Formats: sequence, C-alpha cells, structure tokens
Amino acid sequence: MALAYLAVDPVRAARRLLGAVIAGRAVSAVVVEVEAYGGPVGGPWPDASSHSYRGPNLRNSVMYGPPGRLYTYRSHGIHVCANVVCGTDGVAGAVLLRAAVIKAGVETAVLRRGVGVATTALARGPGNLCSALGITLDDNGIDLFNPESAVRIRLRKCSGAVAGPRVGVSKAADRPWRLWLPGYPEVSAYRRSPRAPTPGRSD
DNA sequence: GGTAAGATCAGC
DNA sequence: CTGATCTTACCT
Repeated sequence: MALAYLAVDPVRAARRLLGAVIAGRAVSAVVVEVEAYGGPVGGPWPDASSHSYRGPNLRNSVMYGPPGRLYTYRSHGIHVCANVVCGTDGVAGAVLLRAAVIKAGVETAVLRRGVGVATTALARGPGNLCSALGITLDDNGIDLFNPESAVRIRLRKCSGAVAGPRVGVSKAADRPWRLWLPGYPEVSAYRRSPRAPTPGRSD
C-alpha cells in the first residue's frame, strides 16, 4: 500500500512525493518541487515555521490526522496552498506542493490561470499549482488515495532530488527542507522571505 | 471585539 | 519592493 510510504518524517515523505502524479479537477501533473513541514515543539520534528508548531487548532487539524490526506489553507488572504499530510496518525507533519509539470488538461489549466501564462508557469508556485489543478479550500481533509476523491495522488519512483532552504518562511529559514528535481523550468526561483532573520542561523 | 501576521503573486 | 485580501489566533 503506497500510503504507508508517507507514514514517515516530512523530509523523507517530501522525497517520496517528488515525481508523484497529482490528479486534480480535469488536470493532472507531475510534482517537481515540494517543501517539508514538521510538527509542534516537543514533537519528533519541531518546526517553528509549521502551522502546527503551536499545537492543534481549527486550521491545522488535518495535519494531525493520518497520512495521505490533503491539507489546504488560504495564504495571505488570496491563494490556496495544498499539502500532503505525512507521519503517523496523531503526529503533525505535511509536505507543501510547490510546483508541478502539467501532463493532461493543459487547456483547462490555461483557462484557470489566464490565457497568456507560459506553460511552464501554469503550476509554478503553491498558489498557482492549486489554481491550475482546481484545488479549493473545500478540499481540505480529503483522502488523496481514495479513487472517489476529486483530487488524487499516485506515488512514482524517482531519483535525483536535490535540497535547499525553504521559500518564503520567516522562521527556521535555513533548514534545507525544500526538495526539487533539477532541470525543470517549472521549479520556482528561490526567494528568501524579507521577514527572515540574518542567514546562517541554526534555528 | 480588535488586531497583527502570514508556507504568495504580480506588477512597478 | 509593494499592495492586494482574508482567515486564524491570540489578546483585552
């Protein structure tokens, strides 16, 4: 059962999610960039930039559930971002889907993103990825391994991943928990958060 | 009941 | 670098 491959720490789960095929609403794509997010203080993978750092609440409850579920949230009041929950049931952890290569339904993705958007930019960036795949806040908590779900994922074997610091986070900014497959123009350019403290701290 | 911060993105 | 826009959490 492929689901068991996600019942591990977020960084390993992130590595296993690269190359996976995510099927959204009439659009499917191969995941080429992800970020790992850990859990609360005192948990196995404390992570100050994770939504679950301060314990369970209304927004992050899905992160504490079983692996293989979809965790969506609204970012900056504008965009929707999608995570795949990892770790065992009861332990918070998730992998943010940052970029993907559209494999089917390009026309639909273009309609959602806007005519004139470059093909390689359709699902570049977590907000754009959700937009292109038609993932919404209402999809929060759905089982990505249930064939009945509106959004599904299939894990594929994959190698050659590289790692670097996460994009946009203001805490634990130097932790190399962003993983991607090199050579894809779909992978977003690295931008450090303007709110992040001086580089090189071990946070 | 008010307010600040934020795992983003596009456009100057 | 900035503004847009909204949800949550945490305070009083």
